[in-house]
Amino acid sequence: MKPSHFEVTPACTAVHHILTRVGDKWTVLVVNYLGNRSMRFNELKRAINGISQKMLTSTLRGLERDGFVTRTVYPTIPPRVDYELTDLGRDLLVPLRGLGDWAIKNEQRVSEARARFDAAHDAGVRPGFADAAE
Amino acid sequence: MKPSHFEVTPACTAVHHILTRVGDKWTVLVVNYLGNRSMRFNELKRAINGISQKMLTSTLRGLERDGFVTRTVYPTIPPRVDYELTDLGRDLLVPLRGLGDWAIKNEQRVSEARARFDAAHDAGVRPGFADAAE
DNA sequence: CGGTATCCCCTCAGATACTG
DNA sequence: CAGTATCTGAGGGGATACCG
Repeated sequence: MKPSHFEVTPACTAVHHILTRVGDKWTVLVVNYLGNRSMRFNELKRAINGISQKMLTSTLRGLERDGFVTRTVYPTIPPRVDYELTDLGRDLLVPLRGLGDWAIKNEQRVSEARARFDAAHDAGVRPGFADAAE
Repeated sequence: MKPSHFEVTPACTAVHHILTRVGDKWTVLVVNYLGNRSMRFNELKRAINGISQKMLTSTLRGLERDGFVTRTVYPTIPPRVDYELTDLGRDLLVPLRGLGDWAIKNEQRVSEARARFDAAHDAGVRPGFADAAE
């Protein structure tokens, strides 16, 4: 009856891995934008607003490396490069949206909890009066 | 109208937020362990193997602040502190497991893609044999 | 046992400049 | 247009020492 001891290690290694992969500053944004349609480099850059050239490049390289996006170069002048989600990338979008839905639904609860915690610690660095009834 | 222009910003802001929150080095591991049962501080520390006192503390504080875990102090000697997932924390586990399942299922595909990419770039820093035309 | 405080390293990420 | 190269600052994260 101890499902409490079920294998946590392989699962959370995998979770941690994908989360590390996808949990950086820009990856999710890029994947979400590409979830709509394929986009060019500067198009993405303009869309994301705040990302630097360097970070967009390395984010896209990482996603390409892991098989989440394809990079298509048109050797025209000026050059044109299209980025598009692969099947794997679109597949990833599913659990990602799942987490996104959760995040949207529970945003409020989290910020409330946070406010409560902060209040208790701003006023309560010196605790002792909150528990008058204690 | 243009579904290609549908609201990506609020969704991916929320996704990015939760992912940043949960995407650090240890949070997922801690949440997964606590998903099984409540645990004491050093119990977690031993279980996770590699985490420093400092990081375990700050990870747990962060989770407590956001309402994902409760911290229960027993003022005995020696002291005893139990950490346990809240409802919100257990709730979070659902989409997290979803992502975990995805990660486990697709681990292979990702590492294959990565191997392909790396091979193409180790051997192919100088490309040109893929197209025999050269 | 369960922390906090301090130091320090190392990577991430931004700004800037240059290239094909 | 689509990058690469280099420098720099901020902060995540580890080791160590100390406290209640």
